[in-house]
Amino acid sequence: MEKNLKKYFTLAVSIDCVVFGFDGKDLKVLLIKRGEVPFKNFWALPGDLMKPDEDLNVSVNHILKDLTGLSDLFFEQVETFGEIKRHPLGRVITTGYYTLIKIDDYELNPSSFASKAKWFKIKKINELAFDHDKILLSSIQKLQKSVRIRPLGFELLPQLFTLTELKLLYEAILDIKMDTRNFRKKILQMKLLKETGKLQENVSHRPAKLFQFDKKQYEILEKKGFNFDV
Amino acid sequence: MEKNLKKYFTLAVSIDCVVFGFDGKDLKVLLIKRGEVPFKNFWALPGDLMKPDEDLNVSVNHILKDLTGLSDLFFEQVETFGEIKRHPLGRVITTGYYTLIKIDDYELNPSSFASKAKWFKIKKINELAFDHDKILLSSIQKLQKSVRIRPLGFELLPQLFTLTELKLLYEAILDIKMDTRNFRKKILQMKLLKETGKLQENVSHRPAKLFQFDKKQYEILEKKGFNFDV
DNA sequence: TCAAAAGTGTTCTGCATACACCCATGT
DNA sequence: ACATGGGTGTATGCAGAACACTTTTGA
Repeated sequence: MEKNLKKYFTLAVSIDCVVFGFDGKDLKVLLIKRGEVPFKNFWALPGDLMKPDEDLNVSVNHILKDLTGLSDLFFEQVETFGEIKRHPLGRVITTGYYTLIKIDDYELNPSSFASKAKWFKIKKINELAFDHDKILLSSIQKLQKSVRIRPLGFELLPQLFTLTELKLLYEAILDIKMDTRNFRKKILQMKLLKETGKLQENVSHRPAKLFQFDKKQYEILEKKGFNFDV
Repeated sequence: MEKNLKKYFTLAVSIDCVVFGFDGKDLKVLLIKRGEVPFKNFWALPGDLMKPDEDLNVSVNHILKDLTGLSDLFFEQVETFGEIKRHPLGRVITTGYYTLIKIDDYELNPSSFASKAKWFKIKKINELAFDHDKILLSSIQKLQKSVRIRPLGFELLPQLFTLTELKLLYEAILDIKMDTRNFRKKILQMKLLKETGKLQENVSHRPAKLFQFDKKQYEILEKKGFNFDV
């Protein structure tokens, strides 16, 4: 490499992950308590420096797996943050990603890191390490946009779910209230849900029908120019 | 810095700009012919390595000004590309930005670089240097989304414009045909345009009324939760 | 008088919204 | 029997989509 180029090759790139989950009531994000300086004992998004020999969009999988055990997830790139002083140890540019997981799957398989990781309601998060508050905010905004265009929400629900659960999820993501009848009407006429014939059990009220997302049907509709608009 | 961290601080970050313009008929992008290897004599997006002591979002202004003389522009960050081999000279992560300019202003003030820079119709671009085709595609898609949410299009038109010009612009950006009467109706009822009382001159047909964008009115409507949907 | 683009209204359809009561189950 | 959430239909208004002719100007 030419000598006058060398001064440019002195940066590090990191990746920060916003892992969204839904517990049936609130939209949550997985945070990790930092054990090291800087920002020791602060809660932070799971993230790390990217290895220089890894592809950016691939590295995000490795980093999240190392930190949390979660693997094989779909990530959406959100935004890249490059303020000069955002990292105390040097010049680090960071790219934020978000992913959506079924929170129950995660709770059933806690990995060794679990003591340091915790789900937080998004409404109750503040004062994260570094500029992670900004990354989180940007991720929420992007999720809110995306969820109106593609049926992403189902990634956050168990395989079988009720229409009420689905409505609560959209209300939590979009931070709005929806009308029950209008919501049910709109969702059902999209023909994206399959009735399973099963019912809720062990509830002290009329049990709700359990539905599942019909992915094949979605792919058919998508090809026809279908637009998912909740 | 600890020694085991040093191996991470070996990357460079670059910035690539998609400068959109509109000539009254086609959506165009400003490209520069590379004089140096790699990709010598290829057309490329204006871009350069970021200086390690500059903020990412600030650096984009400096880089575009150095290359084209264009300054004081608004940039929207698009996406960051980090494939391992995307740059032949080393590990370079690049962040793409787009901006919108009034093409006439630019043509009236060519800077010294002009011989190497040229506007290309977006439909006719292919085989750019590096992964710039991907950056361009991603930028177009982001522009198409944004232009339906905020009244960005006016950045591409002269101060005074006709409704036909505005319609042609949206048709070019969105790559669709629109109905004249419905378009005029919808735009005018938004109350975002001011009639200037002036008319087109030197046209061999009925001259059209000239309008201008009413920015103050937009800010008032925006606060009320107005959504610009063309 | 011709060519070329500007400008104008109505109808239809579908979707968003608002709104209140009965149903099925467990305790 | 009561408490709890599940489940249902209708009426209204608004906005998008389709569609054809007259007007104004310069050449």
